[in-house]
Amino acid sequence: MLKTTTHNTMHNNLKAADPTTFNDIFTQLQQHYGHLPWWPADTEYEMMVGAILTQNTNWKNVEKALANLAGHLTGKIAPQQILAMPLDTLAQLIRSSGYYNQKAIKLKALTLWYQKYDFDISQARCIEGATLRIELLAVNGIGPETADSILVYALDKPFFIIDNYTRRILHRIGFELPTGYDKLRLLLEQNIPRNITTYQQYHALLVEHAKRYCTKIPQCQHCPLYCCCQKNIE
DNA sequence: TTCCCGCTAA
DNA sequence: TTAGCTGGAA
Repeated sequence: MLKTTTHNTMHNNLKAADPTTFNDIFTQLQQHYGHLPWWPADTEYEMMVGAILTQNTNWKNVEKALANLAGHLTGKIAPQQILAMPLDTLAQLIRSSGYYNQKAIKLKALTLWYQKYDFDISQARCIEGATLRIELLAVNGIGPETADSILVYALDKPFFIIDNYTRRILHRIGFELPTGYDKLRLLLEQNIPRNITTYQQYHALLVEHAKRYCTKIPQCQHCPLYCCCQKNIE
């Protein structure tokens, strides 16, 4: 006879994080979506620019902004040109990404940080991940999610990216999630093998899944995680 | 009207 | 803890 502990009842049968479950989720998503070509960008610098532009913004609008920038700069988006450009001009070019005045300032700040490494990604990659993370967080306009995105997709440093999608999916599946960005990040990093390829792909899968099935109003019918999910919907 | 791969300032 | 930042698509 199974006994339900009062502890379980009080916490609505929430799951504890464990490596096997996270591995299962990864496998299921991987089988469904296959390998995803993330992050979409021609250069590491463009990746970082995209990370700023997509803050609380639909990626489609970011693509337009990136295309505008590339057009104005006749080709590839170079950090030197971003620094040289007047703030207003930059702001107008990225208008479609929203918060354009703020983001223009943020792009300048990001680029000034990058200049420290001569705009050379291989130089930046020589620095330890934890150090780079502190540096990025000190840049105006770069918070934890943007920092970790840059670390994972441009600098090849393994930090688990936490975004709304990650929280939404894991919450619905039924995990007890700590409040606070770093608490959840550390929890996942302790339960998922810390290698860069896995972290790149895992985050990509979560985002894709949140857009296809685990949307604001979830489409559970043909969800690849249907069986292991408690459908813990508000 | 709501929702987008958030962050800062206060 | 939350107002403010902002355009574009659904």
